[in-house]
Amino acid sequence: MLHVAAAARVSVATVSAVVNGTAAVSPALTARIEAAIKEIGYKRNAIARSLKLGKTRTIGLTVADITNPFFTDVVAVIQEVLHRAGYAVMLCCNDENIETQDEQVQLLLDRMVDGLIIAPAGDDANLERILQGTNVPVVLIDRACDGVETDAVTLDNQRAVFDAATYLLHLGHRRVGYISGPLDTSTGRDRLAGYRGALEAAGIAFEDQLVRFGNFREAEAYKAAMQLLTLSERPTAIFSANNLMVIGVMKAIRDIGLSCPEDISVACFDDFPWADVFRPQLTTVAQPVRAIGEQAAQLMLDRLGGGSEGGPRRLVLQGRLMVRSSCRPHASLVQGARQAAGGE
Amino acid sequence: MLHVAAAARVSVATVSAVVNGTAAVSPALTARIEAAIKEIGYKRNAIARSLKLGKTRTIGLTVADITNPFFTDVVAVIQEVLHRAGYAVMLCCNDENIETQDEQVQLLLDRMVDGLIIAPAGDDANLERILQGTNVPVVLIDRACDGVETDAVTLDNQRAVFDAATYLLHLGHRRVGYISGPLDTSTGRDRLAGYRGALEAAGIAFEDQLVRFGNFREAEAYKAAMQLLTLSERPTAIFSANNLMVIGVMKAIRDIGLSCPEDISVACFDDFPWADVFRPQLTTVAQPVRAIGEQAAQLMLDRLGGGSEGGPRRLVLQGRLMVRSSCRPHASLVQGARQAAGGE
DNA sequence: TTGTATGCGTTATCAT
DNA sequence: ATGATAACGCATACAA
Repeated sequence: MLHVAAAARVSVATVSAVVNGTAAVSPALTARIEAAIKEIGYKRNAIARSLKLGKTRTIGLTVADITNPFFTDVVAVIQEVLHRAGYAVMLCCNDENIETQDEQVQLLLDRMVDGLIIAPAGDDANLERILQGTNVPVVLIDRACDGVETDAVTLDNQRAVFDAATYLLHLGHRRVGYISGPLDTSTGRDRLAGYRGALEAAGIAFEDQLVRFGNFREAEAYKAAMQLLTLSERPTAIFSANNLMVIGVMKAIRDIGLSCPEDISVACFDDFPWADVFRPQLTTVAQPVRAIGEQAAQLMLDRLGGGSEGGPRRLVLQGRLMVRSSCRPHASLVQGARQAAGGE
Repeated sequence: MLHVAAAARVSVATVSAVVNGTAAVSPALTARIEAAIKEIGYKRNAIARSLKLGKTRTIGLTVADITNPFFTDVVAVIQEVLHRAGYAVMLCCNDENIETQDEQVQLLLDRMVDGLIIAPAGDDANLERILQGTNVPVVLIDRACDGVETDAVTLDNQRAVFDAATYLLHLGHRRVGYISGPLDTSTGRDRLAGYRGALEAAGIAFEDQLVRFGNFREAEAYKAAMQLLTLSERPTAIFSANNLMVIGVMKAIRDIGLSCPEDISVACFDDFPWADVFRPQLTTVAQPVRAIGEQAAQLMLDRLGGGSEGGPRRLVLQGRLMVRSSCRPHASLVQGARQAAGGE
C-alpha cells in the first residue's frame, strides 16, 4: 500500500479510502490510485487488516471425521452459505479424538476466527473451559456437549432410532442386535436410548449381549458385529448407529457366510446416495443434511450480525425412516401369514 | 501480553522471550511471568504474530468437491500429515467451478498462507496469473493444470483406464460405453485417452455415440447414461470416469429396467469402501489415496523447509484395477465357450 | 477532499 | 539478563 501511495503520489489514507470505498475521493486521485494498484498488482493484506479490525471474516469449523459423508455433506452446505455471506471457512478434523479437538479449537481461536462451528468428538470438559475464555459465537452441530451452552442444531436421535427399531420389531424381529456409538457422545447415548425405548414399548426385554459398541468407524463395527453374529442365539436383525459402521456390519455378515436380507435384516442411521441402487438396498434413517448445514450457518450469521443477545437457541430436526429392502419380516411372521392363508 | 508484562512487572520483550524461549531469562522472572500468563489466561495472538513474521503456518487447500470421497480421503491424509508438522489447513471447495476457485485461491493468498495445495477444478488460465504474482509454494494434486508449472502428484490416469477398458474388451465386450469427465480437466482428457487407447489396441473402432460427458457428478452422469442406454444399439458395458458418476449410471440402469451385471457390465474409476460388500460388487480402478495425500503433503513440507530450489517435481502414481463382479463376459464369449465345450 | 499520526499484538534489534 | 523501541500493513480519528 505504501508503494501504491508512493506511485500515485498520495497518502496511504487516501489509498485506503478508495480501496474500501470508505470516504469520498476526487475522481482524479481515484483514477491515479486505481492505476497504481493495477500497475503494482496490489492486494490488501488480510492479516494486517484482521489485526487492525479484530475480525478475520473466517469461521472455524471442526468435525470428528472428514471421511464421513454425513459430515462432509453438512460441511459443504455450511461452507456454501458462509462463503456466500463473505466468510471463509477454516476446517479441521480430529479423528474422533478429544485432545486433538481441543488443540484445534485453541488453534482456531488463536487465529482469531470470528465464530466456531463444532461437531464435538465427544463429551469434553476442557472444551467448555477453552470456550468460556473467549466470546466468539459458537454453534454445535450433530452432537451436544455437556456444559457447552450455546446455539446448536441437532437431530431428534432418540425418536429417529425409536421409529427405526419399532419398524424392525413390527417386522417380527425379537432379537435385534445394536451396534452403538460411544456413550461419551450424545448421539451415541440418544440413539441407544431410542433402541431401548422401542424395545420397552414393544414389551421386549433388553439384553446386554445384543448391544455392542463401536466408535462410529468401520473397523470397530466389524468386530462388534462379529461378536453379535457368533452369539449362540444370533440376532435376526441388526441396527447400526451410523453410516460408516454399517459397512463393517455388512462385511462381517458376508465374512461369516450369511446374507442380507435373506438370513438377517440390517438397518442403519444415515443415508447414502447409493442406498437405493446397490443391493441390499439399505433401510436407513436419513438426516436432513442440507437443513442442518443451512440452519447452523444461519445461526452463526445471526450471531455475527449482532444478534448476540438472547440465550442459546437449540434447533432439533427430525430424521426420516427410508424403508428399503434390507429388512424382511421375521420367519415367525412369515410362518403366521402362511398359516393364516391356509398354506403348508 | 501488555497485561502479562504489567502483572509480572517486566517488559513485553521479556514476556516474548519466555513465551518463545528465544532468549535466556532468569528463573525468577520466568516464574513470575509464567504465573502471570496463567493468571491472565494469556494466549499469544497468531494474527499479530503472522503479520510480524510474514508466516502463518497455514496451508491453503482447495478441492473441487468436498462431497467426493476420493477428495475427502486425500484431504484427511494431507491434513493429518501437515497437522503433525505444525501446520493448520484452510480448506475450501469450489464445486467444480473455476471462478470460485480463483476467488478462493486469491482469498487464501490474501490471508498469507505459507503454501497452497490445489486440486484444480479445470484448466484455468487465470490461476497461472494469480499464482505467479506470489512466491508461495504450490502443489497440484489429482489434476494437472495448463501453464501451472509446479510440484504435482497425479495418477497415471491414461494407463489406469487403458487397463480397465482392456479388461472389459478381453471379456468380449465390443460396445463399451464411456461416461467421461469434462475435457477441460486433465483427468477427463487422460482417462478418455486411456479408453481410446484400449479400443485402438484391440482393433476396435472408436464410436462417438458411445461416449457421453458428465461433470464428475451424479446427476449429469445419470442423463449421460440414459442416452447411452437408449441407443438403438445399446452398449454391453459402461465405464464411468469417476466414483460419483457411477452412482448415476447405476440409477439409470435401474430406472430403465436393466440390471448389472446380468444385462450390462459396469466398471468405474475410484474405489469405494463398500464396493466389495454391496451388489453388484463394483469393479473399479483404485487410487492410492493415502500415498497421494502423503506425497503431496511431503512435497509441500520440503518446499517449506527451504527446498525451494530445483524445478517442479512431478510424481505420477499408479492405479490398481480391482476386479470384482460387476462385469461379466459378453454373450459372444459365453456362447463361444459353450460351443467349445460341446454344449448347445 | 486529502494528509498526518496512532495503534492493533508481535518479534527483533539494539542499548543498557 | 532485561528493557525501550521500531516495524509488520492496515484503518481511522483528527487536522488541514
